[in-house]
Amino acid sequence: MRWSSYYLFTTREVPADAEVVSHRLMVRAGMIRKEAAGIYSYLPFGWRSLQKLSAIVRRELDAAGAIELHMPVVHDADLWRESGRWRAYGKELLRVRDRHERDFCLGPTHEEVVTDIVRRDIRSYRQLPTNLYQIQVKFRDEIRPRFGLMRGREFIMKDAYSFDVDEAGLDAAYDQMDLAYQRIFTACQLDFSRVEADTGAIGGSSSHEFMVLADTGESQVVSCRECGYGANVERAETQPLAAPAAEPPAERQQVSTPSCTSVAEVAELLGVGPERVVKTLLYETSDGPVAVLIRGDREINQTKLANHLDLPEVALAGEALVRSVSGAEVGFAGPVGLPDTVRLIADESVRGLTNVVCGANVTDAHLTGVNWGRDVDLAEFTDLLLVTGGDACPRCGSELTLSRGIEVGHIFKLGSKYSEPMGCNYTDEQGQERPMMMGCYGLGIGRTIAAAIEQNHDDSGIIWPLPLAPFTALVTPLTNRDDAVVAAAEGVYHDLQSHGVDVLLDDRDERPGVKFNDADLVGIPVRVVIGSKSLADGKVEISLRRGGDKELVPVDGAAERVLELIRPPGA
RNA sequence: CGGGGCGUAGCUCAGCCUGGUAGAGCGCACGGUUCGGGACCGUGAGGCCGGAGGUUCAAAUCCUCUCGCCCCGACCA
Repeated sequence: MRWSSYYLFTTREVPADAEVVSHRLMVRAGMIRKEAAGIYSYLPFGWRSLQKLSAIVRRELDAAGAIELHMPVVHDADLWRESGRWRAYGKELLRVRDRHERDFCLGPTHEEVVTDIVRRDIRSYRQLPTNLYQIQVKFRDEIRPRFGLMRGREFIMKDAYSFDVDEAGLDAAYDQMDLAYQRIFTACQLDFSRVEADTGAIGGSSSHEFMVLADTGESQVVSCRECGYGANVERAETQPLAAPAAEPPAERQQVSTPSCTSVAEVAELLGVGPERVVKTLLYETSDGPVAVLIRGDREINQTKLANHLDLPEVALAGEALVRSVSGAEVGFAGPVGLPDTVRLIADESVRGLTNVVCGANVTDAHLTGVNWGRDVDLAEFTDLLLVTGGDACPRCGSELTLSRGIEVGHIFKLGSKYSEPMGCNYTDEQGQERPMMMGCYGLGIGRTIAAAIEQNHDDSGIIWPLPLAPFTALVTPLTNRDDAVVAAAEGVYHDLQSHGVDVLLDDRDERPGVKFNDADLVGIPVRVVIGSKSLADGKVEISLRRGGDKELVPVDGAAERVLELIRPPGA
């Protein structure tokens, strides 16, 4: 491709609305253009990168036995009514009407459609298992799209759906997809982590997320260097916390703690460690108020709480509710003397504590010397702890590290969640009709590209991992006025093309500085620079975008050297 | 949905408080000088000041309403 006739326009100015580096660089490098909030055009240069990733995804999924198809963007509402999600999905589902006033929606995911397809075609266990996938546009009317391709409303996703006769089959399909995902992200040369994920409302027995590690990631994960355990913090567990030494029960006393609404303030005023203070947090749920106890130095994991209560979500109670339930201002609630209507749940971290400090349900007062059993009956203990860096690995006890990640893939075991209500059944060997066991497997194509840039850039621009680079090599003649330079550049360009290399020739009539800066910005991995000076010695300059030194090679050997540099290791 | 901010040239922004001739830099076009890390000089094109209503002799500027966009919290690939 010749840059002078290609559609690639870089900008020096940083777009005002781009916050994160991948977004800024993608806009500056002419990869994407925003059309509306969370909706982008993929410009030719960016589209090439998505195509490179799509090809890798197809290769690995095909190898894993999945079969590509393509489903519609617009879905008949009746299908969604069948699964129950027409009501349940909420505002994220963009609903539209056609000219006959018939309801449709833009597909945010395709369980309904794929289940409808499969239930019509597959009747017998002999036709199973199967695994269908597509790479396609999704639409989710996100509350807050942001960060360019990282969280769009319209985005490109690979989604796969497996259908099996039983749990064992599902397990096998799941493991295969798991492996395929690991191969995909490895092939992309991304630093990723596979972690246990919360299954939440979807339920099911297992779920894993694939995280590209980056500081700008919106998800937090903990991982263990020793044994390889990794989990989204929503899901993460740890070993029981070391409890402070038990003491003989002391007398319960109410003490004055004016304006001390935080654990730190109370602990300091009373001269005790925060692990001897117990926080009481009040939540407002559709089933009424819930009080949750947790050790003062730790935080509650709201996802675990919601799962425990079997609710889609929970929210901290507002000030008014806190006052009416506890009888005190926010900051002084405690378990002693709460109304019976409040469900009291304790995190495991408070189980062995003695002589604790907690709110007195009186403004500006706390209780000391509180003991379970004598002062309060705690019947409901469960794990609600938000795990953090430094906690002990639940498997091996080593220290966990906390890091941020971008969720680029998520795999689920769905079981019969969709097959049952939608009647996606098959006949087994005994002639019995049974629901198929399903799994679903998502991979964000655009988001993975954004994540790759988050992980691979410097102050000057993108540093593409070779497999995702829009072009593999860039040939840059430094001037168009020296015939020898132009001829040499054309020669290298054609050599590389004839070897099937994706090569871009910067034949624009620009000054060298402009070409160098653009080259850094667009980040093509291998660069061949041809200038009058080195060419006088019959040499051209080859360098890698990723920090490599320049090397001078004879013009004739330039293409060969480039081929060496891009050859995958071991090939 | 709550909280904060912004809509002026293709892009990044000034002007608005205190109403009176539409501005800069970059980019673009033309001419000249330059040519190994975003050159310089000159000339020029380019605007319904997001939209609607109002106040006023006069509105980018003041008021009301709207639409869009961005950032911070609950969702997800």
